Amino acid sequence: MSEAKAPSNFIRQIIDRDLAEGKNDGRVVTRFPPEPNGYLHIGHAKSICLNFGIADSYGGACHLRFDDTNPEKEEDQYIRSIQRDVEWLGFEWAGPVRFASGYFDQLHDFALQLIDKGLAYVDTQSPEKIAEMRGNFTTPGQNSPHRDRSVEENRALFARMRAGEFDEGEAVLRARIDMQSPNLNLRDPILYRIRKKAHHQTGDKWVIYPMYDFTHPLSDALEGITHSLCTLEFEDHRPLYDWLIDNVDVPARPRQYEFSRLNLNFTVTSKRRLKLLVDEGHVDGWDDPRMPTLSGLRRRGYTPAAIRNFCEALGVSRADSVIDMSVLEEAVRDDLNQHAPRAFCVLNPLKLVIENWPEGHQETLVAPVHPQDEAMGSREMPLTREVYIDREDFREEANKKYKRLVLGDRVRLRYGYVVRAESVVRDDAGEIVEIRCSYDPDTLGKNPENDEGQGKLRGVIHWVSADRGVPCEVRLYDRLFQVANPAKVAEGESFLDHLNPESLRVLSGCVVEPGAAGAVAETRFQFEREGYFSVDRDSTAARPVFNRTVGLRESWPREA
RNA sequence: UGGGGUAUAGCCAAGUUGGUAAGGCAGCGGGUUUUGAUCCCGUCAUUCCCAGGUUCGAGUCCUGGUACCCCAGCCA
Repeated sequence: MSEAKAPSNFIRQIIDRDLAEGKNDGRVVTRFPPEPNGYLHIGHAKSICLNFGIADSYGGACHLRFDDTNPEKEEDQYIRSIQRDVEWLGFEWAGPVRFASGYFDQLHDFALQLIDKGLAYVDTQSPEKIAEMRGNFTTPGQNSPHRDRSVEENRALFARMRAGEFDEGEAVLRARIDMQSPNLNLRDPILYRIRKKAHHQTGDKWVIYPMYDFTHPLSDALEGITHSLCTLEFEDHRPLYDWLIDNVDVPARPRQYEFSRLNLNFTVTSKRRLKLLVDEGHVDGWDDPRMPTLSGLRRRGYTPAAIRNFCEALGVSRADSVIDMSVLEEAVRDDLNQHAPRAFCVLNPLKLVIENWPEGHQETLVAPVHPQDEAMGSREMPLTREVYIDREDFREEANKKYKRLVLGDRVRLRYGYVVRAESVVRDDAGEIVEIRCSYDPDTLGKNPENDEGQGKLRGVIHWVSADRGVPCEVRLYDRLFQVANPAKVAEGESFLDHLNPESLRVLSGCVVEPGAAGAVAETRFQFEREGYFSVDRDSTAARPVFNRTVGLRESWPREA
């Protein structure tokens, strides 16, 4: 999956054809248009990768434009987080950060044009009345009694709307299209509504705000966007998009194309639901490592490359789909396997005492940072008489499929010596608290001679010096929801009912090799035989905290 | 219910003038291995939602069905 070359998809084919026909003077300009009302999530990553990826490979440009036409839902903090996430993913937008609100003056002029052409009118009916008159799937709409107001009257009324002479809900500007249309979006859609709320960009300059349907196509045209890519649910809006482009004097002719959005199982990707998880405290914020937000995935340890490769591997189509979480996980493993330095960390420590190792003696062993990449250098690991191994790596008895330490048998301490478990020490409750073993001094970097006919070593396990290892915390994550499609709920249920109560498990008594203890936040490791981990921002040198990004792929008989 | 879409393997997805089903993930079998990882090799759709039809030949064309998704915000 690494370095996947952008595969063919229907959008690229459209662009190829446009280019062949000489459309748009050979320019390709796309845009990523988030509304700043939440954090970006993995679904947005697909759109980002598509839009920026296309601009890149066609030598075009991709704009970052905030679709900020609703001051009630939007906040400045989201603007900052969105920019940060796009940059983190590794994309660079062409020109300045743009805002639909930056076009409010021009948009207002476009509205005037429509009024003058008799294609827009001010409706002073109540919101309820307007909804009622719009009809429904089976019933055609009815014309508003205000539909045939004169241009002068509409001009005057619209000016009064802008001047704040109406309260919210008292008047709207509507396109004059077709109340009979089977497409509800064409039944005289609302273009402007009144919102007496300060806007994060324009302050209190406006009390009328343009709707998405009006703003989007015209903003695209103003920016010279050639291919306006959006998700399937906007398909029904395309006739309106085209109607506006055709009826307003704009400098360009953008085209909208729709693709299916990304769905991942065992999580939710809707800003509404994600915001609820945050607001009600079910997670630790937008960047909780269990969240499918880009900032959550980042804190979890995902790399930009992993996410980009993932999106590349998905493809782009118009079919509804749900991608298995395993595909995302495989994408990080693939990237981290190649690039993450290796380290040892014992998650559930069990003391192992090497009885024939001199008291107080310490030896420094050398191990590669990455066994398949010498260029990454080597690391030093102190070995002392007492070390910790994982409880899971020891059994008093086991069949031969168990490739770890068994009482009376031998195993290699990885990058160190071969040890034999001689006896166990128990506490009053009968639980094993210590393993006593012996080591073979002649097994560093080589297999034991005089094998006493005992066959091959059972296996290799990781370890950390008890004296030199650093106590640390490890946070293990599991899927946030217990069901594949949390959004699908029965009567009276909430998606929150499907939250996985064990999505976070904190292990506080772990021990990591000293060389990995001082790493700064977001440093990623492969803890050998355990998985991929990332230093959390809560981490300190004295008390490191690691997030498990994803486990190693495991394939061994559960019955061993 | 009117309109707009989509159906190719467990999950994605190529397939564009009809010429005999790419690739990835998952799975399965084997090899290498001081990580039960990685890596390597092999395997994995007689069939493309269903039923008819046209054709020497249909995932691709025609007819008729079926299933699922989106739309009735002064949200985007």
